[in-house]
Amino acid sequence: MKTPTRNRRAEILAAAADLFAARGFHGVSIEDIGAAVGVSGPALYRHFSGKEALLTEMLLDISERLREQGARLATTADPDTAEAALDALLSGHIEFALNHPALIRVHERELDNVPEPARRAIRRLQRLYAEEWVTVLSELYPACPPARLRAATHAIFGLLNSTPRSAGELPPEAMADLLRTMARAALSRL
Amino acid sequence: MKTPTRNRRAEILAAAADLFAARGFHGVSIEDIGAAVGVSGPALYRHFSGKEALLTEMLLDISERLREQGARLATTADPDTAEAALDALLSGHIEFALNHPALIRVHERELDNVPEPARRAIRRLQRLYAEEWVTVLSELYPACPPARLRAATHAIFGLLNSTPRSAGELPPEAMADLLRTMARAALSRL
DNA sequence: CTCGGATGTTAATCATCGCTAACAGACCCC
DNA sequence: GGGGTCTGTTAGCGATGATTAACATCCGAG
Repeated sequence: MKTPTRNRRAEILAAAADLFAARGFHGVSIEDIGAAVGVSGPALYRHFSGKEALLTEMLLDISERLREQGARLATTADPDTAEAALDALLSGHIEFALNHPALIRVHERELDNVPEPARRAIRRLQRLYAEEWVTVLSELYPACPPARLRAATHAIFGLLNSTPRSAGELPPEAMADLLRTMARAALSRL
Repeated sequence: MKTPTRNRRAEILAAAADLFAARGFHGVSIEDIGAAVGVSGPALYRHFSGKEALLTEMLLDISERLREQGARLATTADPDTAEAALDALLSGHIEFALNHPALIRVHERELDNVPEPARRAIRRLQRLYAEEWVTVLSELYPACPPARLRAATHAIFGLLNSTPRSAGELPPEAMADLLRTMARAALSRL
């Protein structure tokens, strides 16, 4: 049977994500990750070629999910509905950040620990995702220079990704609402 | 002569801050830090009792500076000028973040690597700083529950601290302006 | 039944790293 | 001019950690 085994990879990735989020890539040992899924140490090499490969796959997956979600939600060439597209991007990002705080944290912090061939690919996906936002914003603010829109986008990411730091302050629904309100306001007068 | 020597500690702290910001606490070796200031390796132990002590001092210094600046800028018991106090906090934080991106990054990320006695102290300073913001905001929005104000404050920190990630997109003055505008808007309808 | 792959285990290797020890020059004060 | 402190240096110790090797199990397929 493959089914009980298939989960192992995902289990490991999930456990590693939590650990990386909490203590950072270099602060977590292979042993730690193994222990977190109930196996011990080098068993991980049956599923991943190494620690860096594990991180690489994790970041590629996150970046790909965000980019795909972004492309799906932002596809609105119509300027009239740019407002709606922005709302969709916002809600999508907030939902992701609230549902996967560990992934957001790792995505935000650990890119530098990915070895070079894959790092470019991840950066590219991150850039594509950000460009979805910039494109939508540039429809809303045609007069605003792109560099400013890019900086604003990163600032909004910083705001939305603050979630893991203020965890527990508010119930998720209230938090989502707050973030949506603040982000919309922040983007309302560029 | 003590003068040329006194700088060593500061030199080391500055170099370590840059390295920690770039590669994370565990990603930097004592050798690396030594090399960055032109001495090699264990020379650092003439100035700091260890790697953790170095980080501890760095974070204590940052937290203290922010707290002091916050206390100074927010001291305005008058509700009429709460708006002005908020502006002052905002400008102060932005200036700090733009002038010391590495410090902001370390401050944001490395608290978990500080050993326990000092960690509490740093957390306390960070909390005091955040409470300055919450106090000012609660004067502006007396009806808003404190938990929401706290979450909003952390979200604003996330926005303002995005600086190190969008470095180079905009000249510092334009960046400061953008952040001020976005933050003010984000806080305008809590 | 047995062969083979998938999945684990423990022991060993090899590098890195934080930190200490032992020693050396510079400079100051008496 | 002889301690004494300050600041470095290089070697070495001990621990940790990633990775590999060698060896067990389980289980489905022929």
